[in-house]
Amino acid sequence: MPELPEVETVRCGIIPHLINQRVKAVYIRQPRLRWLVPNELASQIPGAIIEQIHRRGKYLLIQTNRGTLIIHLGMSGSLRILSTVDIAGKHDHIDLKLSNNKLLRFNDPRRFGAWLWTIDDALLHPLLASLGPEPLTPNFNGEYLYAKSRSRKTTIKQFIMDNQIVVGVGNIYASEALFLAGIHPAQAANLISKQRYKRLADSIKQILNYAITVGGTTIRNFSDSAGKPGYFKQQLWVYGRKLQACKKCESLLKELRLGQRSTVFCPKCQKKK
DNA sequence: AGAGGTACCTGGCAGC
DNA sequence: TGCTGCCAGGTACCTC
Repeated sequence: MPELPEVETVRCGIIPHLINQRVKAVYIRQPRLRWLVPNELASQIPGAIIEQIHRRGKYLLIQTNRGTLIIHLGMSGSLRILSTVDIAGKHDHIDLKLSNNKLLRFNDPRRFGAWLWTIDDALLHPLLASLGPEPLTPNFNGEYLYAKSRSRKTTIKQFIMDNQIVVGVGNIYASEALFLAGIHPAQAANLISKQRYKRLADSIKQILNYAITVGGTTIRNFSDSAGKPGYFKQQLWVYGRKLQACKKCESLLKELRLGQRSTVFCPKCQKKK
């Protein structure tokens, strides 16, 4: 499941194969993704030269001299670099054929992903314009979270998973960060102190940075095997470990459902206070 | 404005 | 063996 660290790993992995290449062709086998792949993408991207690849939250922004390709991997999407002789398999929905005779291939079994196109500033695109700050920048910190949370009665877990508050924190990292910060996931966001928010912001940065480091080493051979999940799995404190022993205090981990999402936590290490 | 719920989609698994 | 049903996940969008 591509969360921010994996998207960043993908970005670094595809950069050397894509930068300064001309798009020779685009093959769209399945246009029905999260949204229909726009006709403008098919008509405008062939011939474009790829200049830069940015990331905003979990969105990849492939900037060309004609416009920007906006890619979201959704839940099950992956990108691979292949040679043009590779035949498409199941769920290989889109290929970009490049002037270096490589293919950027998008595979997405659940089709929650997206391929969009804009000729304007991609950061002003409706999907991106109202996103919260990047978690790994200095302006995301405890002070910020504290200020934003004053009027929010929702649970702290749902609060940090809100893209308008901060991007890139999905179900896994929200659970892990709350464990590291010692905060009960069901605590109301407006009842948490500034000091605890500082610890939470630090925990989010720590867990994401760590995952990027691990992801970066695992997916080194990007053209051979992309998007192999599980690299982070052995390091998880709580996610997916309900009814197992807490790795810190050996208490039995409990499960809650918050916003229809499974939430595992340690009743002893994580307090509402 | 904020909170809660729903939809989208498929593979994998449990249970019958 | 095959069927059914549920779950996982991100996030836009709907309603209250």
